[in-house]
Amino acid sequence: MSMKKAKMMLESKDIRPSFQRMKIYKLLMETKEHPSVETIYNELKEEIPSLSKMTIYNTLKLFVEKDLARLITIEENEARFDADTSVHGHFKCLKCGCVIDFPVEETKLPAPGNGFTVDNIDFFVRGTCPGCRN
Amino acid sequence: MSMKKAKMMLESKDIRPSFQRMKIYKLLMETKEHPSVETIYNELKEEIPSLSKMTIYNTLKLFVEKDLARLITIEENEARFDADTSVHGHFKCLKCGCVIDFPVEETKLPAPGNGFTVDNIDFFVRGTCPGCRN
DNA sequence: TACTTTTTTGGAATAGATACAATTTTTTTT
DNA sequence: AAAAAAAATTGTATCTATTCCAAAAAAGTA
Repeated sequence: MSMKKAKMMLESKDIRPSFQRMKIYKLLMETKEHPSVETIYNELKEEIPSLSKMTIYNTLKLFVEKDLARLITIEENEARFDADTSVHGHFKCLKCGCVIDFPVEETKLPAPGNGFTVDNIDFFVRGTCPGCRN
Repeated sequence: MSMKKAKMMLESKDIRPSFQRMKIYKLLMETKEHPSVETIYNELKEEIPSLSKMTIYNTLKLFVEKDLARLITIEENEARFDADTSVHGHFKCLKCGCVIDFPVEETKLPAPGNGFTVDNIDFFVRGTCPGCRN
């Protein structure tokens, strides 16, 4: 993803496109592994030596508020982020640790019932991936 | 739940029924709010002044391994536990903070696909509960 | 009772996340 | 363009949930 595209995405959500924010968003779009703050920090600190983890925390919090990213919990104790904000499932292999997205039709999901307003859905499955079964 | 019943439940899963373990299991069964380690500690420390949080951590980890409890993530950064190990959904109201269980038919849930073995399903929904909509 | 294993306990250490104030950068005003 | 104001970034100190570890206590076995 180009920096120009990242800039447009941020602006479309009323987020000022600072260099750090654009870089973080770009990385989030290009990385399929739902990186953690630590991962993002390690990826970007070479290019932006002054980068502070606080900036990453602030930025990701802002992205989540503005619906530009989703917070997902793969392991307790570490927040992971996903630039795909649509409803979809996450599968984690307990053997190799890989995380795979899979499609989910929102209309086919069970709902808590009448009277509940749904803002956010997390569907998370753990098990063994095809590669590790062999 | 009686201590005798708690003891039987532990023994059925090959867990030695120490006093602390029985008390923790009993509390977990009687509490619908999916308590955290901190909550369990505060609830039990009066009756068991010597109780250590480490015991609670160890015990819950053992329960989860032996399929006597489930680890659920309601808020990132704090583990919560559920004595109901069957597949069911959790709804969290973003206004009042209440957590409500709701039934889910496992056969109707989307699956990651052929070739995947499923061990564990988490279905978590956030939004507004009927009480808070009024 | 003596010996072995298991469980519990508490204090120190770890790691992710937050609070906060000082800089730096950007935007607005003059 | 310079000054002032606002916003973003940074580093340090701190917090909190969790884990590590080794000693003490309890339970089980001979």
